[in-house]
Amino acid sequence: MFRESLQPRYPVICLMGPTACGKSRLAVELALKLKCEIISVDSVLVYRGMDIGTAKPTTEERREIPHHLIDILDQADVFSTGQFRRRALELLLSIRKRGRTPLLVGGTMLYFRSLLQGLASLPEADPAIRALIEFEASRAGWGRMHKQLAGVDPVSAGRIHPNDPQRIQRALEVYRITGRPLSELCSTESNPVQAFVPLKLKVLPAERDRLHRRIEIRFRQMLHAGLIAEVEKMAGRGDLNPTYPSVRAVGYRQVWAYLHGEINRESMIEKGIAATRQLAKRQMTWLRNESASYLYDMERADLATLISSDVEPLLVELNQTDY
RNA sequence: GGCCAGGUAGCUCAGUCGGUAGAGCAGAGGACUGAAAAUCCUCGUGUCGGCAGUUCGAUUCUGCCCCUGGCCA
Repeated sequence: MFRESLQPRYPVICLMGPTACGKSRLAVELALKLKCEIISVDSVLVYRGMDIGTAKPTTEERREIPHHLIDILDQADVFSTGQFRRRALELLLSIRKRGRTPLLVGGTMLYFRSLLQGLASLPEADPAIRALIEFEASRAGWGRMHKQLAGVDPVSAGRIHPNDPQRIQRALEVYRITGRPLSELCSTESNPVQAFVPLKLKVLPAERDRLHRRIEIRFRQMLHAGLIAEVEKMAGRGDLNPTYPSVRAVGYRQVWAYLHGEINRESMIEKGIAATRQLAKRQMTWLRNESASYLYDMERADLATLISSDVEPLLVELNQTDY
């Protein structure tokens, strides 16, 4: 506590909200006003060539103010929370050096968590080990894999549901790489960002229905804007399939299934919209647990509201505070 | 107008040989440590189209009516 207060701490604005709540637009306005650079906290905006279905900030917006961690990966690449954290940390520092305020914007709440709460130092995913575990599971079943996990890491096995293959696989992977249980590695350290003090702003809809309506309208607009052609292009590469995170993204997955004749157009639209609503719901579950300095209604959160509330004065205060 | 098939949860449907009903999807709540826009858990009372009849008891059988689709005129 005492030692901590000796090092300087700089403000970082965190703008968090579910998909389609209007946070990206707001972020640009806020950034212009407060001399910020934006760091995207989004697991899909990282991919090049996925613009329409992700509602990616436009080139004009990106010309106006720098956006980081957008278009940094090929669609065949796999991103990770750890990579996000490392890159975001570097950016935080470099933006600060330029005398600007970093503005984190997004809805990938695990990424926010990795920064604000910290992330244990765990090994990255190992494709060979994952493939092996996958193979074993195809023969023995995930129920047996879960039992196997209980043998080496009972704490994780207790936390992970036997029907959750992704987490069983990860826990086994960590054990096989490090020889230590995931639960132990996670409990030993926490490393939240020390040099920055977060100013957290949440944007949420006053009524869920309003967000649902926006989501539907937006998805139909994406279709008009050429979402199908965008996914056709992805499919045309020939090296992607639905096991890739890029192809699994909301909207993309459904259009992919439509293009491969698995569902009809009408069903694709319905499923695409539903998947987006479900995403928003999951994001709001995280958001509810997240304490924030300010909470804004999706429909009233314009720049004027933000500025006239307390963000700017608080920012000034934070910048002047001698820690 | 006649014949046939249907009308059951927001949607698609199953079912009750008569004892007031259940799946999938949607929706809601929750979990979440390198795939996270992912992955997973929990939650199902609805005049069983309407009215009448038979019956101890009808959503289930019978009759009439209404609605939808198909065929024949």
